[in-house]
Amino acid sequence: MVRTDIPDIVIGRLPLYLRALNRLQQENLAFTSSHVLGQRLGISSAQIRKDLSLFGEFGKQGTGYHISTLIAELQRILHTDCEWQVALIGVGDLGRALAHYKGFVNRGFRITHLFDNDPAKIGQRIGEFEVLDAAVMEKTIREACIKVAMLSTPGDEAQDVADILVQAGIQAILNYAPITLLVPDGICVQYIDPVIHLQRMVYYLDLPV
Amino acid sequence: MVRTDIPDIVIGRLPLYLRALNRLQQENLAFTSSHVLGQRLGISSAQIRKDLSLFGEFGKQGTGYHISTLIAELQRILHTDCEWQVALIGVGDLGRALAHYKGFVNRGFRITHLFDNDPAKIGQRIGEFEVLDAAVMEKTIREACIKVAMLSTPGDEAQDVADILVQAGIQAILNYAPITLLVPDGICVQYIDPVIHLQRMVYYLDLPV
DNA sequence: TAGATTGTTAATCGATTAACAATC
DNA sequence: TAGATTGTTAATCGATTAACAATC
Repeated sequence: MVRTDIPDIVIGRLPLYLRALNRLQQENLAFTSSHVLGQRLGISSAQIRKDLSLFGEFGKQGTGYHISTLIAELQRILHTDCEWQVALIGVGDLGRALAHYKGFVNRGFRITHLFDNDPAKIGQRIGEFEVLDAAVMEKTIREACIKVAMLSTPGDEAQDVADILVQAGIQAILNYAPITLLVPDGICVQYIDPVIHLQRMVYYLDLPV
Repeated sequence: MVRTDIPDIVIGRLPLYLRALNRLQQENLAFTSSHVLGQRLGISSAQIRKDLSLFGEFGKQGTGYHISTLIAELQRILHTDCEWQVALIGVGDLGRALAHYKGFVNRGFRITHLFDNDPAKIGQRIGEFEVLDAAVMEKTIREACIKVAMLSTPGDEAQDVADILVQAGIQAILNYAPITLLVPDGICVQYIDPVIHLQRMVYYLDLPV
């Protein structure tokens, strides 16, 4: 298979397929179809077939897709058939919750390094790891060859931290701070801001009384 | 202004514009342009002008947009020129972090009710509120006329909770559980799953050594 | 005025869908 | 076999962009 340019919007759907397939597998199903998958996800079956066909032929006419095979293929395609080390910067309430979250492992990620610049937090143990001084962040990340970071600092520190992360060789940043980061070309950034989602939804609601 | 059908993808960008405008205002700027806004957000200036033009004429040739005026307009358009009460269901680590998060107020939302079904948590105080028994959730939400909920329960309870929320009159759900919810037409659901974002990004990364 | 920027149009670009031959 | 479902094509649909007259 020659990896030609795949639209990013397709890449964005693959993790959803993967999540739904894992769920089907938990339900002890062995095969599924683009139709079933589409119904679960609110996506048309044609779109699912087309998306998958960009990467190969994974299904069988009449039968559909073998779930565990397709899971393995999607993991390989997404590069989550291994475990990425993740650095977490900012150990406030949210950072702590992320550090304790059990849902990263088995989906390709493990938080292995925690950083903060608050002397009161440095040295604390959270889960199985110790909070490290943000002053050693660049060196530590570079030496551990970590490529993925999650950012849960206050908004006014996020850009400075991001600059250091880029210097340290980080290539993908999941940013929980409510600001748009400026990063060089080639660095991936994704954003999580619950308020953005809430605002988007209440547009469709009648004003409260 | 007649509200004709606005594409949802446009609605999804308005909160980003709002967030960037608030930031510009914090920098003590009074006016901005589609060009500046676009550079900050990684969006073309033409798109910003076109999006805004769907709702009215907010700018001036040669001058651009008056920031505080545009903020007020966007808040009005999005229905965030008031404070929505939000119910939070599931008071684990993540729920606790959300309950403490200061970023909801001033952007149109306030968590006012916490629910859990764990007897050890019911009755606890978190911030200024007491954790209520999930058994009284439907009644409480209906009587308080709450329309917006955030769901941070474990995945295998999320669908059951969502069903109750819909019964209770909730119209918008922000779901942190890593499953797709099935809800009736007209109920808005948005999803936050950090792993989905991480998986999407590492597709673009070389495999780790 | 001269420079800057809007709102809007038309063209381009890209994504989704319907349909169906192939085939398990 | 008959029924089901894939992979793929062509058509449709929708979103983005380039360009510019209008005008502050």
